[in-house]
Amino acid sequence: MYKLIIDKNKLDIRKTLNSGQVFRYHMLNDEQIFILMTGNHFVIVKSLDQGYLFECSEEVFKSIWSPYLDLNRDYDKVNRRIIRKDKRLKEAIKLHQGIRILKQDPFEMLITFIVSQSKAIPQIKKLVDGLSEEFGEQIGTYDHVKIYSFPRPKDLAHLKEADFREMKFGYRASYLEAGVDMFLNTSEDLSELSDEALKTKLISVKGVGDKVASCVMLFGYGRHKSFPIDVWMRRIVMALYYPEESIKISDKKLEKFGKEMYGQDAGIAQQYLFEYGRIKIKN
DNA sequence: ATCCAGGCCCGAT
DNA sequence: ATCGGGCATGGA
Repeated sequence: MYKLIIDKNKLDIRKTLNSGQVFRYHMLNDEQIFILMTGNHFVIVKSLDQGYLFECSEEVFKSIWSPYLDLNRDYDKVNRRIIRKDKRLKEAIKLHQGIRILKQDPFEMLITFIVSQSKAIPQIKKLVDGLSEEFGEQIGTYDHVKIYSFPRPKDLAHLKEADFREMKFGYRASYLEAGVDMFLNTSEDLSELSDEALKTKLISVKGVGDKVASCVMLFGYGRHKSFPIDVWMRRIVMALYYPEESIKISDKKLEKFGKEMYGQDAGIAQQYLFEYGRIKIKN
């Protein structure tokens, strides 16, 4: 087993996991040990002084974790482009050096983000962990923590709305059924679709709107031109770019603004804007 | 106890 | 096109 060390300037796992883009992970030992999970893979990562120690082979790191963590992208270059668009983000970018946009499994993204609507992170994690435990497979153990794969669409195919309700998913139950159905009934490879066609496809699922679809595109398909607008982004974009207006600009317009302003870097800019808002906007 | 979440649907304008 | 009520659950 190779032991790989990744520089902390390049990657900040704690911040990345805490940035609200992912629910499939565990943090142990006071946020010094991380278990990353995607599909039926997992890896133990330990935070050391000299960097992050990945406990996996070089081959697995290259094929699974490097793409997952978006490590082949030059974030310094992206950051410079973003700062060129708005210098006010320089501070947020500096503070959040090492945050990455994850490339997660698309099915996991869809399901976990359907669950996420109108819920708090601990609740979401609990429900997602429960699904994995019940319908995934145990793929490892670390320090008494059992590690489960996320179920594939076929593993959830038999579940109906009533079943999801029983598992406390609330009104999202029918949305989950619809999401599973879409994956089961789609033979085409969605990653081949254009941004526009992919979004149309995702929104065709009952319970998936602009926000969830944009997040799935960004965090599941690596479509970095996506610019999801949630209540926080609304507040932040309004405060930064429309300080004079009252609340009459639609989410659609705000999304369009972000995409035009930041172009190919919209998704990453969105992440920094979110952090900027957390610093600057009291609410 | 009430209120309300990092949305979305649906029916009414 | 846009607005607002309703939706489940659980934590503040």
